[in-house]
Amino acid sequence: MEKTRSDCPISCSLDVFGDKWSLLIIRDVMLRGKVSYGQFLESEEKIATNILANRLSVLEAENILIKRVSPANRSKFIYSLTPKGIDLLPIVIEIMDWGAKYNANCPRRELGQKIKKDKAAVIKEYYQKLRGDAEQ
Amino acid sequence: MEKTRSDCPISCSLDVFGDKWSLLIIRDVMLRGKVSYGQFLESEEKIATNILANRLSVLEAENILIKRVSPANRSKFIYSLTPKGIDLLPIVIEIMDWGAKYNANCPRRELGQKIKKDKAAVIKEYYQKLRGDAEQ
DNA sequence: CTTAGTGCTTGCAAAACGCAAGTACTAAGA
DNA sequence: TCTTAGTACTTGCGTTTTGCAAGCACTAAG
Repeated sequence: MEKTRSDCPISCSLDVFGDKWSLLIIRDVMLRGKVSYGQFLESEEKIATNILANRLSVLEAENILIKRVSPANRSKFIYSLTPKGIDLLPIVIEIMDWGAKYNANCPRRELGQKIKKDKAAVIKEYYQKLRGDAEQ
Repeated sequence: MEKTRSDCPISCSLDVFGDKWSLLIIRDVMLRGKVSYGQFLESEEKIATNILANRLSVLEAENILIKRVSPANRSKFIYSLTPKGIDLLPIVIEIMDWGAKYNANCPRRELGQKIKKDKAAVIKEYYQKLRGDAEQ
């Protein structure tokens, strides 16, 4: 078990995903349908391979992601969100909304516009979608 | 200006507060009424003085915090949230709720219970309070 | 039995962090 | 005026984390 800095829930959360990369991996799984190591590497932020491997193992150990062998290709792994991981959805959406609001160079695309218009509806929609996927 | 990794609003947000300390300082100002360097140092997570000084300067440069000389004591500085900083409230509340839900060692105290019961009401209440303070 | 795809691990230099100590400015008391 | 206390940092230095390039291991297909 790893050490926590305090019993504050914010501090404990940041002990898990308080870095520049973990939530980007979550974003890729949650909003972009990415599922494999190779797909995460393709993202425009260009995460290093050792950092990616480390973060995936931490997120798996924290029961935020599950790693399974791909049914289609036995040399491939598939990562998916657990219920605990799915519950990060409101955090991801709020961070996205704040970032779009205060960065002129972050244009709101389709999802960003929907969030601005009706955040609760977006969260509800993605919850249903992600929980549906999780039943597989 | 500092370099951003991409034009994704989540990535841009994490470029600003994606570390283990920044949001704890925001928490202290936002939820605990802390306003000074010395008060931030007292928090149970024990931030190092150089890290605190660095994060305060970053948050000030990002227009999330404002630093002013204390009217009561000219050798003391007072930090307060800007409107941009106040808009981090939903993120902080969502992180707090997630952390409390999934950490057995993070008991929900008064605020945590209120969030569980009616998150929207808590956010509304703190928005009013923080915006009221900001008018001073 | 070689080649491609996929998912890592390793080595090493650079950056960030964490701790202890020191500095600078203001204020108040003797 | 000299000292002491309070507040807010800054500096030095050893440790940890990150970032980049390269290499390795396993599976599948030709």
